[in-house]
Amino acid sequence: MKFASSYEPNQYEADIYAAWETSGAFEPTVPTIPIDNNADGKDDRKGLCYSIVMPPPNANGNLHIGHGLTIALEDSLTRYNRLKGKSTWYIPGADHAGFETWVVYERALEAQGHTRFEFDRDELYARVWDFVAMQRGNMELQLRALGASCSWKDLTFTLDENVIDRVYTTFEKMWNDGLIYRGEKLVNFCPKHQTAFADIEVEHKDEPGTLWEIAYDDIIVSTTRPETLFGDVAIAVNPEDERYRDLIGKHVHLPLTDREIEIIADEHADPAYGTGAVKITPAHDFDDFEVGERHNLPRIQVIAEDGTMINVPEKYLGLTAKECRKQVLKDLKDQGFLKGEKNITHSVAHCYKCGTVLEPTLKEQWFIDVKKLAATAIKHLENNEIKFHPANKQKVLINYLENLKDWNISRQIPWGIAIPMFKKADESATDEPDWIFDRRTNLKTIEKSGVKYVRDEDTFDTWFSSSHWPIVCTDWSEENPTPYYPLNVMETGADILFAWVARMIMVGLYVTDEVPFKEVYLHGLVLDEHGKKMSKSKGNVINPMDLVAKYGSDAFRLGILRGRSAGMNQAFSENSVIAGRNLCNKLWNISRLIQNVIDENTKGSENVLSRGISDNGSLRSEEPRNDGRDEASRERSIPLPYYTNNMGEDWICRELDTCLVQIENDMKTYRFAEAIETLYQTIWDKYADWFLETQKIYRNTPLLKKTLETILIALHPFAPFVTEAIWQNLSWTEGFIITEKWPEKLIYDPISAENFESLITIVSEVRTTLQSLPGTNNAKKYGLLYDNDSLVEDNLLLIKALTKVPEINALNGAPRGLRIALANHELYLDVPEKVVNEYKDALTEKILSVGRELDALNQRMLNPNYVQKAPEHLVKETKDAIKEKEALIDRLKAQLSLI
RNA sequence: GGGGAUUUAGCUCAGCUGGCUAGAGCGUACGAUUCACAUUCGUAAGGUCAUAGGUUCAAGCCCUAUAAUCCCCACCA
Repeated sequence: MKFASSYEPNQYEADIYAAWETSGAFEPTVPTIPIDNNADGKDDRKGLCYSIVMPPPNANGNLHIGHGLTIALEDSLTRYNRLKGKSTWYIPGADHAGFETWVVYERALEAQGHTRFEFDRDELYARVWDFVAMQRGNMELQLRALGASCSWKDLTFTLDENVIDRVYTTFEKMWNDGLIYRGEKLVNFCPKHQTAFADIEVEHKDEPGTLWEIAYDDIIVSTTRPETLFGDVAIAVNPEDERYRDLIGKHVHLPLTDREIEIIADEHADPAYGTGAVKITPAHDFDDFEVGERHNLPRIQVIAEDGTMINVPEKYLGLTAKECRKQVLKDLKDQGFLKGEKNITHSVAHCYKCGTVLEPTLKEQWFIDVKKLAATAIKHLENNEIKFHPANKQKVLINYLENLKDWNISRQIPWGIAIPMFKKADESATDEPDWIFDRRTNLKTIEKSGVKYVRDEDTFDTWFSSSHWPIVCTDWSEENPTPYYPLNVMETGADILFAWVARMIMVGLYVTDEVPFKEVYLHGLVLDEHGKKMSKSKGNVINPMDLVAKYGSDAFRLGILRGRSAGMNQAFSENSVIAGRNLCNKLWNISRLIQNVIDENTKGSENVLSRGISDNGSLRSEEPRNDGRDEASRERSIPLPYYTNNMGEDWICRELDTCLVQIENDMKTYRFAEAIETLYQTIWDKYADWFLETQKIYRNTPLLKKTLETILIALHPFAPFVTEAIWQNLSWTEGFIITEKWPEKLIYDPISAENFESLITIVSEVRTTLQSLPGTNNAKKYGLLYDNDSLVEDNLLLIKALTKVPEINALNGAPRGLRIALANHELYLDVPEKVVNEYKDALTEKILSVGRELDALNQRMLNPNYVQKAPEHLVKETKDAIKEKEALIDRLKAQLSLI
């Protein structure tokens, strides 16, 4: 006896995963390396291949609940397509996570009493490399525990040589195309981490602040940053502002200094805000920077990168910006320049990692001119070359690209890909360019044409390298395009639509001339059970690994996918995992029952049980049905021959077919939750509760085998472990379910299947009536009487078993007992007079409720427009329903009059 | 300021192209049960589909407005 009485995931999961991995099942069957193409240059293998890449988790981190969702989604897609016969390539990855890892490392360094400034860049890089190597591997184990069927030998690390190579190639191409420029611009600079960020990495938070009013001679300006006044180069007023029109062009005295600055006219000044006059500090404010550009103003930097004051009167030199503000305010007040002070709320830029207020800082950085890249991306997006789930994100993305500003790709952290640019060290070599591209970033200095060049110390923004992800993972190259590029789908979090998806599209198009993926599926945040964001400080973080350990990997996957749709931030609770666990256990026990039947059948004498007891005497088919699979295609798969003997069997075939079609549609449209819902109901409510119950009487072992295989394979994409565990325990299956074929449709008699629906209605109505009778254990007390009803007569055993009534007899004479509320069947519960009387109220209520339904239907038919305009089949259905309800009411009334 | 969403049972969510009595899981109540499964089986209660108008033979779904909640982008001297 292989099947224990309940499914224990821990006993199977690790072994099963190891067996899959060593069997090679995770690897694509069609070669990933290019082969000779046809003369037309088209790769015929494309349609056979299914490719998807994993958004690389942090190499030295642990997986969180979002990764759990990611893997559940991507692996379900992968497994489904594998079963569908595609050569699937699910490519795993690991992220060096430039800034994230750097922050963790620097913290560790500081804990040991060191600072980054004790080491040079190459030393730091090597140290972080070791640090990551030491911590690495956890997340890969966790991906395995989640069942990710990815091709491990193709794991791509974001610092792999081919990645760096490809990134350098793109950068060189951009440099040659003039898309890269070095500019002194204002950048978001974190004084704590000493690095700049791209706009997208900045976190804006609304905070209380103070708006000070300071007199510059005749004009009063409003500012939140008085300490930057030493960097002021002008005062701007709105050209439309009557109050100041006459002052435009005049010079005023800059307080606390002996400098004079000009009053200029610029739209930037909002007459309604503050005093309507604004001081212009191009070196420390993004808007002012632009004003400065428009008016050709100088930039005076007064706060250094370390946060201390420079280029200011001696009194303030070396103070931190904070100290300086205090001192400036005091001096302004003392000297009568401070005219007002207001409390306001304004949004302040913060470092997304440490929360430090970012300082807009003037810095020379590498930028990508994104105009052309964005325009190309927009063109392809508008051409609908990428299908989005949810669909609205396409518009959101286009909207973003239309307003995209140039992209700062320089980071001042050592942990990352070195920017392959070298600066001329010898000023006297005037004919040589100031900057040259060179791949030899392992060298600090190089020589070219006899001139010495020094390596730029900065590294790339990680989004610049990860925007190559589909290209580098599939090993695409100009010479050898692979059939796995573009990816079939890019699945990732909706929160990185701009940071990542947008950039993959721009870079993908730039490098390959093709969109990097055909579809995008974006998942939302996993919220806690109350719909709140998970965070360490709130203490509501759920660790996916805990749930996997407690309920099994399948239960987690089913639970996290349940009730989830694309792009939405949705709640998650342990309850849904429990529901998933229950389904796994149910399936386990279904299989146990079936295996028992098979075992008994092989032991016992020839086919007595499998043919079953026929009390309808109408075995129709003795010939096994062939399900149409190509017999030569696989060794094991002489398709299981099966046949249907009765209407329950026809019915389950019909229901399974419907279920398969629904799943196929759901997977095409990425409706995972609905696919699971369908499976849940088919397996539990239909297969177990109805079909298997009938099979306790009529045993059809070939069909039991066939149908069990069907549901196992259909559920496999979502619950890979339990379905494989069962597959391995069943006596007749061979090989792995992971590499099975998606089931073909079953063949059945549709009329017979429909008859079973009637039987379900009869059984349900009997059950309802029994429940509503006074007393308990009614099912055991009262028999059932029927009159002139072949459906009942042919299925006495079945109805008896399903309703649990002690006996069923023909009526033979006048109606007696309690009529079951069915229009088309003469069925009575053989209850004593007394009980019938007690049922009177319930019967009256039943008549009334059917009457209300009938009224509604009649109302509809009375409307001439409905009869005229509604589709014919609807009108016919309404007519039929009316007839049926009328008949039912008549019969119930007749019953009532008897009481 | 610009953009995107959400609102359906106690809770979390489905409901596709408008069409039968609006569904599921969990929770609740009542009942059952000796051998596939208490991680079980059966039955039931529970809905103003946010609100107000409109279109339509027909609206949870389409249109208009309103309210509440949430997210993103830009800006806030």
